Amino acid sequence: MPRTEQGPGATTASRILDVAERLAQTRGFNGFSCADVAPEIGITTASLHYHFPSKADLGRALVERYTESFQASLRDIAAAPTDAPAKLRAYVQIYQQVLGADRMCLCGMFAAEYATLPEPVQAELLRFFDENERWLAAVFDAGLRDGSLRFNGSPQDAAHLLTSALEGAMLLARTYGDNARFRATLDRVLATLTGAWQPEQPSGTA
Amino acid sequence: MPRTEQGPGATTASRILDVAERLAQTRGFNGFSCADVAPEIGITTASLHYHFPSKADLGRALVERYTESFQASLRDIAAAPTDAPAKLRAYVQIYQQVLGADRMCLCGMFAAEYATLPEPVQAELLRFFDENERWLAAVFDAGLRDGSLRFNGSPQDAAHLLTSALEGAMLLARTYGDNARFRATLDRVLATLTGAWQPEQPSGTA
DNA sequence: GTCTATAGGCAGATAGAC
DNA sequence: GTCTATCTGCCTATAGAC
Repeated sequence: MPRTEQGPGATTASRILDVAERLAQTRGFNGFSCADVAPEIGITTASLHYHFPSKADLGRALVERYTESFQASLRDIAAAPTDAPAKLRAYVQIYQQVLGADRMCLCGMFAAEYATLPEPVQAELLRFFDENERWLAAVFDAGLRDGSLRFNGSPQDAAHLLTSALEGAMLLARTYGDNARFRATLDRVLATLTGAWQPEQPSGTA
Repeated sequence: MPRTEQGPGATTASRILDVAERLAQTRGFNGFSCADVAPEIGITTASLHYHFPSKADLGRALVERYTESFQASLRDIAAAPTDAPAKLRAYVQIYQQVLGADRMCLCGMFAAEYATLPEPVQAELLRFFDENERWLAAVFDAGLRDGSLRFNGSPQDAAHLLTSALEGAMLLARTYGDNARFRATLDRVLATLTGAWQPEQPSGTA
């Protein structure tokens, strides 16, 4: 899922987006400049501004493409002949791959910087989360109906919880440089949300 | 818990920290400048640099003071004659109050910007999370021993999960400007981690 | 579409007077 | 401790040639 950066064959605009995406995911929107992007693909910042007149335009395009790419993955997962727990695991796997490339979720990163983002980027960001949580809620709802999932509260609540846990666990795992931590946390969250939950007393108690 | 900004009676250094803390929690470390802070307390940026020679010094002092303030709250909670579930609720309440002041957790914010932070700020940030999770793990461990908590995995795993959920839920609640969302998510997480968990089928299923 | 050159602003930081 | 004045560098963005 973390994008492989394209070579000279691709359009300049998409190569700009590739580099900017990596920088945005590792350093944040306020943590990189046009001057960081342009040299990496062998152009000047003046040329960059030809493709994206302002940095706000670039930011908006980043979130837009990221959302589209995510939606494509979600369609694939939805189309697969698997049950709801497997679809949730596949969903978590997307984030795990991003983290494996030492990146934060682009939109989790931008969420932290929300107050400083240009308005068009803010609007696009909300679309990402809205669409993700709508998809998740549908999966939770379906799993509840066919009995493959058991959890408390509404499907939407479950979607909110999973989204929060994903973004938070990524944030912490990246800070500690410890991706196993992400996996452990998400395994527990998924266990809770699928109903695979056995409250057992550990052996050595007082 | 979100700090009340002090008037002219307080030391200049602490008033600088008050303003910088609010800006850092709402806009991030890369989202505010010395020129934003100084005028708010009626000094120039030159004076600000007298108290904090570099922005890295300011950032480090911010996290240091934030951690100390947190630790004081944790000591109070630990000293109170309450059971583990109540201590966890009180812990979550700290974050809820921060969010109620329309702020992100300072350290959650800085965690997103981790790669761009000056090294001394990074180090101080890790201390914050280490100490918090150590405290949480102790509470989870005690609750497990006295039977007031039931959960799967190690106390440390539980601490990781709660920390991730807290930071992630704050991030999303702030983006949506919806603090009820934070409360709902954390109620569910706490229910899972205290063992107050009843896998019930909702009434209207197919 | 890409370049050179540069504008215009803001960043963090310093010198030296008071 | 605080000021005025200023430096240097970086930022986003534009003008105009090729």
